[in-house]
Amino acid sequence: MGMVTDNHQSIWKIYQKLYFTFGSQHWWPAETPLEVMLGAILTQNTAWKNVEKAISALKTKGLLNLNQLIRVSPQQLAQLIKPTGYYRIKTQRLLALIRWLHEKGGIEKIKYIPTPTLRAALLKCYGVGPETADSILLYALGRPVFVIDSYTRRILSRYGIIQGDEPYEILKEWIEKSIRLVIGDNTRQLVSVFNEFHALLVQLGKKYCRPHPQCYGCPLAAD
DNA sequence: GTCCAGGGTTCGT
DNA sequence: ACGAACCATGGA
Repeated sequence: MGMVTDNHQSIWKIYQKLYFTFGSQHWWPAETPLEVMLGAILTQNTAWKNVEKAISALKTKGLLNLNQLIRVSPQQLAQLIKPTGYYRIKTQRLLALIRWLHEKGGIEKIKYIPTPTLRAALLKCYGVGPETADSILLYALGRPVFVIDSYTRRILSRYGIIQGDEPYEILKEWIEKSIRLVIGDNTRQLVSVFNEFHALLVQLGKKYCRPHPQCYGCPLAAD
């Protein structure tokens, strides 16, 4: 009903077309899971180019590890992440996530927490909403969850696959189910496809699916 | 100058 | 449950 199509196959067709058009996106561009987690906060409503500046500044200061981050001053942190905008509130969000991770005993410990439990725990962290939580679960921790963002809504609604205003969880589970119906329940394959698909939608969105669109040359337009 | 970027929280209704 | 205001820098 809410979805325009009862055919989950259309999601897979879009994924395939994007993958064969743009190729592998090699997400997330980070060296460690911790770096992904910090980046997930820093990129909220922010161009990735600005996040790179902040990550680079943190790296230069030797702060890209939990032992240093747990004792960094909010003032220094705010100074270093300034290029990402919202730097005061993002400082609080980073500190909340850092403290949570430290209390849990670090990345090596949370590896063993089941995905639903972990997702609920992440969502309780100040500044971590559904998209940030799912980005962390997928790109930092390799869990088979799909990330919904504004590009996903814009692109899929513009092509009539969805209405666009569905609640986050509804869209997430519908797309996860669509992919599972095609490729099955193998976790490694699901993670691989969810990883590429979200990155490809962002790539397409940046190039061809702007808020006020012209969409010239969009590879999905030929259908 | 205006609009947007790899969102989330808070506070009205 | 939904909408609007708010956060703030940098590039097009």
